[in-house]
Amino acid sequence: MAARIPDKPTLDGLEDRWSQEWDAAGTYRFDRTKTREEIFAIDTPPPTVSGSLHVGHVFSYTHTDAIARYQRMRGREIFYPMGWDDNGLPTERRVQNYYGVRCEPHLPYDPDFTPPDQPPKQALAVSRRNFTELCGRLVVEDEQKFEELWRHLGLSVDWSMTYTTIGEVARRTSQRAFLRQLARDEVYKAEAPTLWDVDFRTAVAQAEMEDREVAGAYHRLRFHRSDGTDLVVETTRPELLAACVAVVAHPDDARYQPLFGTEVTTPLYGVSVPVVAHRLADPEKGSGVAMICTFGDVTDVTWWRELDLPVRAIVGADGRIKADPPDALVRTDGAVDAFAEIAGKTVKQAQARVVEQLAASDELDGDPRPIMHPVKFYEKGDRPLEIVTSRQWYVRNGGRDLALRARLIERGKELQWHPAYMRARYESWVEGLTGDWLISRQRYFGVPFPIWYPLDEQGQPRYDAPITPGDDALPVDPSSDTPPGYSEEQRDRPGGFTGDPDIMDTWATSSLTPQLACGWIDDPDLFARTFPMDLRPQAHEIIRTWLFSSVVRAHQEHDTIPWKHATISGWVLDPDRKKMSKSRGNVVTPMEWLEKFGSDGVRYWAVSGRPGTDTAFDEGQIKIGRKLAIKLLNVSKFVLGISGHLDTDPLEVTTTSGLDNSFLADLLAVVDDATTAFDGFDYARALERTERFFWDFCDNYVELVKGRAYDGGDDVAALSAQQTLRAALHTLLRLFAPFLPFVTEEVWSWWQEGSVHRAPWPARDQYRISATVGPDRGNAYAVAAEVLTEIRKEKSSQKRSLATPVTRAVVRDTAERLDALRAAEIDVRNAGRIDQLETEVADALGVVVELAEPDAA
RNA sequence: GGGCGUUUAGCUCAGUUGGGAGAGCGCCUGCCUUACAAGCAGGAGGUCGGCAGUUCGAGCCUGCCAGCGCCCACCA
Repeated sequence: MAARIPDKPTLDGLEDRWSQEWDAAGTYRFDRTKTREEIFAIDTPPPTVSGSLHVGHVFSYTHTDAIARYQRMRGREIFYPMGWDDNGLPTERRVQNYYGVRCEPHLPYDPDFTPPDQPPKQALAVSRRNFTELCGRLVVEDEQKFEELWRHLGLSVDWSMTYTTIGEVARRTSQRAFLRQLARDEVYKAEAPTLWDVDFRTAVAQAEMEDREVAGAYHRLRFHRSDGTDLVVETTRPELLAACVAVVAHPDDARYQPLFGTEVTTPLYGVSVPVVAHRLADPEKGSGVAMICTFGDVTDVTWWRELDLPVRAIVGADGRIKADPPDALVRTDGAVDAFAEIAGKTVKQAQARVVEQLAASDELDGDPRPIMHPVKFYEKGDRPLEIVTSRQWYVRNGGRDLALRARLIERGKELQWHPAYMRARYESWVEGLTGDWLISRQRYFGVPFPIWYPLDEQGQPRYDAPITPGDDALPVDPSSDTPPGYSEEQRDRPGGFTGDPDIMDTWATSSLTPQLACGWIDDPDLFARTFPMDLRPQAHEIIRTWLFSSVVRAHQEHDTIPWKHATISGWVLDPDRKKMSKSRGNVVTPMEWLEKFGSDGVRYWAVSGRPGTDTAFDEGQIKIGRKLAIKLLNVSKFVLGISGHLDTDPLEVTTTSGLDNSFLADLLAVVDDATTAFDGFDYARALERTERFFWDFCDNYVELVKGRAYDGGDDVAALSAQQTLRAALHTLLRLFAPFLPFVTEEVWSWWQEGSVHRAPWPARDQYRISATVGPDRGNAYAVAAEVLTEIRKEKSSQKRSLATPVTRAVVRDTAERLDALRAAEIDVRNAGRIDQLETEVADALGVVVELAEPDAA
């Protein structure tokens, strides 16, 4: 076909135009008739729909898209659905702020409720169902905005295949998977001390916990021995003194060995507590003796459990000191009055009061000593976690089972990690697990546990005899649905039933994204064609959550790993190399950049970041990407201007020039390099190779053959250059297509049928190159380019135009290289404007140039 | 405390069988040249974090040390 080349090629408007064309043509539509071997299935991270996408999303999703486009061009059918993570706490928080409401689960549903236009100052209390309806409404709006951005960025997703993590299918999938785990005894409900966020009033999992350095202080408390002397204990949490159940020292600590087995009394309250020995007590720390409270930190839980100590809890689920003192205080004179002064206070207020009390009773040894120390926080929380005893659901994940833990580490080895060293993070996490996976949350917008409990005659739930729904009843909401064999009138009545009030944590659903995306429960045919999947792309910070939990679920449900490969992306750092985040206030809105520099430019920046590496946000790199895209337009216009009239196969080339031969050999070497890099998921390397070759092509090959390609006097020589240019363009467009989908598609449309994104990836066997010249002249192209550079250098140093004619040039070089140069002589003379070209054999390259005199005018 | 990564030009980074120290940006000097002035050509600029070792030869391999970043850890 004849090429149709715009007079003034431009990047403007390519995003809208081509995303519409691709949609209309179904370019990225998934063909589900393909077999498992033909399909490449990607388990894309469902972005959290709780506001806006940031530049970090653009970064990592572009990496995956480049891989998807490469695999598609290699002939794989790409299964690449997009999910929306609209489940859970981030959505709840957003709904609370957006509409000015809060959830009160005991309120009845109001079918006529409409949120106020402006969020009221005082949050409006609404029922759980009204609340979750608002959540559902808001996420739909957000999801549309997200899709718009992704399309603008050029993600080659099949937009008819989206899923959500709170939708009907997700709830049914989560509940079914949970019930199957229950039947296999992989989940259980237990009452235990639990990490607890006092603001969200929910339990949290080990994986959602993080350490933060905060200010604290060591307080030296005087406990009292029976002989009247003091035992000084250092603590950062004096407010928990009333919860103290023992003091502990290391068994080998000679200072305290005489005390083991004796009792001491606590300051303020005078409660007797035993002195016990445990290996975790550190003789180096403080006075070498610690107080054990129920519960100040996770070490307290270990001591409490292993030393079989009583519970004396004083912190409630709201983070305040409970109103009633523990029994041990009630039995001790004066203790109740001392406790009454902190009852109802927050732990911070209580600490201040307890310190005053201790000072007044002269039981505080010296002033508190300020320190900075790590304290555990919920990653989304603002106040330190407390430890509260509660009844929760747990998934067995190897935290308490060494055989399972070893098996899951083996699963990690079955998975191919890119980069490979990221597996170490998985292993160190699994090896450091301290308990099973806590999946229940005392929240509202999430998948409910599909469980009811019978109530005994006293109205107490029988947790040992849960009632489960049949598969065909799913999804259920036990707070409004009635269990089989009961009537709704029996809800919360003695002898009746009660629904499990909790919802599943968002990771309990997200850990099933392969099952959700591949149609595990509704579409066995699709599931067989897509699962286990090929690729899980994700960020390194959620290896311990998303990746690990997905491996656990696939291991339990399917006895396999969920994917063959995992690509782990780094973070986007701001130019000061801090992680970009909203709290730092340095987030760039992606749409601004996409519109300012074009999607291809932004994509170029993203795929310049090597796999797994944190990359600084860099406007300069985006501009370079934009320049590259513009260069592609211009050089394509030029190449097709010369060769667009040809009607032969672009990959069929008959060369009459050693220069063309050696250039094509270089081109195919780049194809090999890019292919190898992409097969190893190293998109950045594939791009770097292609880009370097492309600029060399523009600067040297095009300049060298320009004259010959235009010269109609020698048809065969001109044709050789024209065909070579055309083959190079055809190849380069395909090599760049995964990175710069818009500009490559634009140029492709000037002269090719169909989409470049469905064209086959370049490979040697596609080319038919026949040479009519004699023996291969090896590096003719490289030598010619070097000589041309010398000529340019001379003109530049004499401050003359590159168009200045060279009256005489003498090239000195080795005989071998001069031989290669002869194969390209005509091109070097054209490009350098050389009248007379002579050669002399020498040890290395050297060029003597005589320039024409400047015009007298 | 354990582990992983990283350190190459002013900046961002390539450098994969051990032999030439490179690219882009920035800076300087020039140039309208049969696509591209949003362009093109040329130039300056680096004891490749430090020390030791292996080798004919080390940016690359080995050991130790240091800075930076991250992951993990029972941090009273």
